[in-house]
Amino acid sequence: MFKIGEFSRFSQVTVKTLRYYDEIGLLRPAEVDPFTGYRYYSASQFPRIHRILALKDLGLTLEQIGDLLEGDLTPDQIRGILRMKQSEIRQQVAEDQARLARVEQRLKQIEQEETMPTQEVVIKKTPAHRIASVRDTVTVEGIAQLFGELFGYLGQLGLGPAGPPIGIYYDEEFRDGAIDAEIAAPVTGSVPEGGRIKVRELPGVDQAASIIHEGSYEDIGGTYGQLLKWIEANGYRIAGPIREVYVQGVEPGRDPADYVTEVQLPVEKA
Amino acid sequence: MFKIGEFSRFSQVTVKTLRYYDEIGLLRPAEVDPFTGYRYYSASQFPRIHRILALKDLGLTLEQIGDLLEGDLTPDQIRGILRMKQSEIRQQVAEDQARLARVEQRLKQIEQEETMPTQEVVIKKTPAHRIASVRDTVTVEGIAQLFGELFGYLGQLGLGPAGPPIGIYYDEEFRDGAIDAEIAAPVTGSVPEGGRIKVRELPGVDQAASIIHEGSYEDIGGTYGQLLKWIEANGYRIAGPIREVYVQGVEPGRDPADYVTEVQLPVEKA
DNA sequence: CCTTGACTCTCCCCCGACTGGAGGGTGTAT
DNA sequence: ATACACCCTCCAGTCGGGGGAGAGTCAAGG
Repeated sequence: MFKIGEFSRFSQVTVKTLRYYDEIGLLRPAEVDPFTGYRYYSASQFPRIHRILALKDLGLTLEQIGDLLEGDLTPDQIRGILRMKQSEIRQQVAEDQARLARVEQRLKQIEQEETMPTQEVVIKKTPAHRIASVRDTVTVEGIAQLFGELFGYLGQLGLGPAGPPIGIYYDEEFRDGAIDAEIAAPVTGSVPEGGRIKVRELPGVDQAASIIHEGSYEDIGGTYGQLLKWIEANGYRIAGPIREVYVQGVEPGRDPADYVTEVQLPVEKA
Repeated sequence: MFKIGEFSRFSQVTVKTLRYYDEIGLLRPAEVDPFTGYRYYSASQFPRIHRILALKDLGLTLEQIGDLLEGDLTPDQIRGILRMKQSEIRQQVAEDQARLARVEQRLKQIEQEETMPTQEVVIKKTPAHRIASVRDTVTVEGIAQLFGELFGYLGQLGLGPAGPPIGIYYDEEFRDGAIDAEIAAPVTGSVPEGGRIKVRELPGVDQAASIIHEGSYEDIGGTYGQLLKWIEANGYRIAGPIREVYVQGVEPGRDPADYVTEVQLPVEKA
């Protein structure tokens, strides 16, 4: 019979942990003195604590280990658990490697620019929206007119938007003259179509690389550059038209420096 | 101004999380209604929550993110944090890959044998001991005599062992006739040497592959087989003489079926 | 103006696998 | 008798939130 400290030394498991395993019923001492509460372990419990350590090394939870040790699992169930663990670990490794790439890119950026950039790229899901929208091929100035057309129409119907307006830009390359743009506003309930205004479901995107641009639209070029650089450095590929969400946009009396725009670019792993 | 639900939708962060970030001071709402307690966020907080998400994606803790966002970190400190993260993630990946290998080996074993083996291999550190020991080249039967010699000597001095006895086997290959064996007992305090009995420090081992053998020593061969198979399958290499720890060993009146032996083999990553 | 339903608030407990510490009892060697 | 190491239980905390109870608030429709 070993006292808990001895058993701890030989098994290389801390006393605290042994007490915890007792508490959750994973490894009960062979004997407990009813008067002092002292725990006494027998040498025959050595294999059990050893198996517990081994199974923990496979990444199993203590609960799974308990079930396994009690023998109330068929080989098929064990296989199932291990397969699950296997794919969990694989995913974990993949995630960590992507994370590692991001950290390394960040470090490189700091080396080059001597400062931490404040514009960050995040991969996120974007939700689907019901939108009213108008699409046309226009010049840069024409975009403002599309806004006017859309909000004029909604205003006539007495409707406000149900969220910040969105711009969708379908061109593969950025060009000066003609831009294939769609300006949209999320709506709720049933909204009639009219004139060039269409109502439709804007599908969500599973993976969009997203970056926030602060300030006037004039210097949005740098933000686009950051976004594209990030996508390349982290091994993604463009998978759809770019979207801009005008979180805080043009309104009378607003300083352009306060504009907030989210640029979303659907991507997939290259 | 957005209510928490709207801000949650646009930022893709749950309401619970936003409240938590408020609580820990990571992202305070722009305004809180003093009567109702309602939180109101401004569009200008959008970049901040976005940065938080991006930094979280790098694996930083919320505390580190807070420090970073408050700007009270020099570029050097940021670099330091990122370097630490980098090596953390690298280690994590290495561990997970080793874990993956173990799980896969386990699955293969189950396929072949249709059952989960009950003898498990664990990598552990073994602590250093002060030992009294006797070493000689003997036959299998001669080992019992070494035991007798050692414990006879300690008994004369009125000393009990301070832990289970240990056998150290120096042969590179297992051979029938002549075994270079050292039998040792941990001791405390100062113990005199005498005759063939030496007292020394048995160094600890950083990485030892360890397996538990239950029962008589006659069928320890299978256990050794398991151990060696595991070492090969998991990419380790033998790095020292094998040790056996007789956790519960030969004593008058004990059934050999109750013997418990830990076999430890120092290894290193191949 | 009232009601309904969606939204928000605080507060408390829970997750896993422990670790740390306070406060008090026990075992053994001198 | 007294040190001193060892053991006990109980409570709180870790990290990043999730779940839910019970109560208050907001905006739109009747």
